[in-house]
Amino acid sequence: MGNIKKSSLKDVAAKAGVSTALASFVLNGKGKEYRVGEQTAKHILSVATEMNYQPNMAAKSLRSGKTNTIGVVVSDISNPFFSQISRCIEDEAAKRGYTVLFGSSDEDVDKLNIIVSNLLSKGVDGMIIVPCENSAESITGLAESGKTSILLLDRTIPGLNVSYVGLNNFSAAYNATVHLLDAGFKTPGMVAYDIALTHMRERIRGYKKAMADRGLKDNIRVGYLKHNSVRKSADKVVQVMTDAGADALILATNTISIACLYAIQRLNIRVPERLGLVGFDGSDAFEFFYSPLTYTKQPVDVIAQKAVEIITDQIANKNRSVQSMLIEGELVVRKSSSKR
Amino acid sequence: MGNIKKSSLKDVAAKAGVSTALASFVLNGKGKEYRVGEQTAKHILSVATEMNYQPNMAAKSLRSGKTNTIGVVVSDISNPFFSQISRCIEDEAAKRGYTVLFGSSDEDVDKLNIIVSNLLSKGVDGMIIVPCENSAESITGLAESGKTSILLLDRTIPGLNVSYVGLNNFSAAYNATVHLLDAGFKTPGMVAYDIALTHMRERIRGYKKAMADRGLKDNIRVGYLKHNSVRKSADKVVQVMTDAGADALILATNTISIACLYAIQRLNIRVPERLGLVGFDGSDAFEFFYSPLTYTKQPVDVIAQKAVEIITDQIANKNRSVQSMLIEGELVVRKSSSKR
DNA sequence: CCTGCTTGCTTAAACGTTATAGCTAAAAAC
DNA sequence: GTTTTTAGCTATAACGTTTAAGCAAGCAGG
Repeated sequence: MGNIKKSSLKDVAAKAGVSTALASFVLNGKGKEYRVGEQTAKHILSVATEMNYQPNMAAKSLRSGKTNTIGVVVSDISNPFFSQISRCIEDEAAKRGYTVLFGSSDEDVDKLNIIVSNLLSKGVDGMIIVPCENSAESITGLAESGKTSILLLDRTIPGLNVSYVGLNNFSAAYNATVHLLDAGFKTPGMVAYDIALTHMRERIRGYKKAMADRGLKDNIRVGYLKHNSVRKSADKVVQVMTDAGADALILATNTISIACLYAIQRLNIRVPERLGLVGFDGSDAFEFFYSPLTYTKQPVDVIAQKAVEIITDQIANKNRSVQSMLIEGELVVRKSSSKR
Repeated sequence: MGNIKKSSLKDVAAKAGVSTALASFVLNGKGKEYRVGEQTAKHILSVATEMNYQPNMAAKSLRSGKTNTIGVVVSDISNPFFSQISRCIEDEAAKRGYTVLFGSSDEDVDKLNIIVSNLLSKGVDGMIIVPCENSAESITGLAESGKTSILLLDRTIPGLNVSYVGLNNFSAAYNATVHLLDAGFKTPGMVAYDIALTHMRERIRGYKKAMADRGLKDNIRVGYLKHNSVRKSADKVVQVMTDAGADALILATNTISIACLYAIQRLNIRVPERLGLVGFDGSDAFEFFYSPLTYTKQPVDVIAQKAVEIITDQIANKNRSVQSMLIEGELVVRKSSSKR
């Protein structure tokens, strides 16, 4: 049988026979600073634990203007990439005394705006945002309003001077392409999304640059999937790409990878003999595909840690210092890209 | 360039030339109720939108004692099952005007207690909790303290009169077993976790009951994995079970399923010829395993919806009415359980 | 012309904190 | 023996809301 009523600071102070101020000092570890008597302090602490005192965060926030909360807006928290990164953010934030509030935008600006505005009125101290298409305007506005600290994750908004942490998408795609070429594939293509976000653009650019550097400018082939009907469009695109002569594919995303694996299975295309593959992000599914998938692994933990580090830093030091960071991916080589 | 300062109710009231009370009434849609003049109301509203007024939730919460927030404690939000269910909870809660605060316990009571206590001081109106081992005491205490509404998810605590939503684990396992027997397997075994949680117990019970009902009491075999070293123990357990004569396995969990698939791949065991399989929860990996996995699918969306429905109901109607609900699983039949 | 009702508004207390400014008594300094 | 310092504490305003209680004017009825 616990205590039925939540006990407030006032209750604790009363029971301990001191003023609320003193109780507040002690319970916030500022005993010395405010020269509270040693025994008084101990007494207050014991009374507090005895009454199982839990500070009321609403009151704390109201008073301090801080919530010790950061908002995180991802595309879809049920997507393994984002659920993993969210988990890491949660852990890292907890270490630093922050709670995290999640929201999924489904790559839709309107949803994103709603979530952001909710987070804002919850008074989050900062936000980690995965921007979606057409969100540049809202996010720019938010940034300029100065109402909260912002850090962009996974993708950035060109020209906007806001902190950003993400993969070095250019080099990741570049390396994946070079790897395929070195493995003996002649005409690798890329399967991407039909969206204008920076991570996608950079991956495509990396692929194209690698091809150009190897004198294969004329063999550049990029197939685009509609990101709201990935599964449906994958069959067609894979078919078209292979018909057009691609002997390998770089799959630009987690979801694209899975969709294309299904397509390849249905179309009965031999991997890697007829088609080499490099995927993105990693998944158990990659391992069980009959020809386990080579993929670019994102160091999710590092990305999350850096993101939280930077945003908490911004919150603490109210310094408008924008910090950005590109994290290098790691190519995990498996069978799907080994010609022999 | 947005407004630099956040505007408070007082600011709005001042600019509109009315008292804060009136502004509050109008902005909460209680204009009629408190007989506010029609034009005054309109005027206040226009001033509010003009100033881009956002209510301060901390103040609202402090005053009302409500936060319109529910806490959700899962084992690990990066586990696909929980990330999917979290996503559904988020959506359903949003529909009802609630925000969700997530935490991952890692199946550890201490972490769970910390999370719960944080949620409590954040003042969540209710909590959806996936209880872990040895958490019965804390949760019972929490429930009895009456400090918040509680709903248990996925697993329950026997003897504790608290709302619960989860799969009908007994019938799911029972049906999976019967399915294997009907498909011609003679001696199916089960691979489970060495934990005492109800969902596990029920799955095991369902399996055993089915075996007993078919007169196979003597062929009951349950192998246990340590849940903190699933991958390591899977090889041994799978080996032992097959050596002991199991010609099929029911894999009691998402994670167990994946771990055993890796083991089976390493041990080079033919599925379904030498070993039939039924997994749990579903995963893309199941589809790419060379012999696609039959599995018990949990209707995650229904589970989440019911959970949110019940908890919000409890919060609203302060009625201590405990509601529980078992959801039926669905067996998705694929190749791994077809002898022929 | 007073009473009582309605309409439309305001005042102010309260929610649980934090922190500034001030108070008291004892110790130290002169 | 008076003044100054200091240790240890308290009183209280403020944060942004909500809402009970109350007030002023207008109007109907007597």
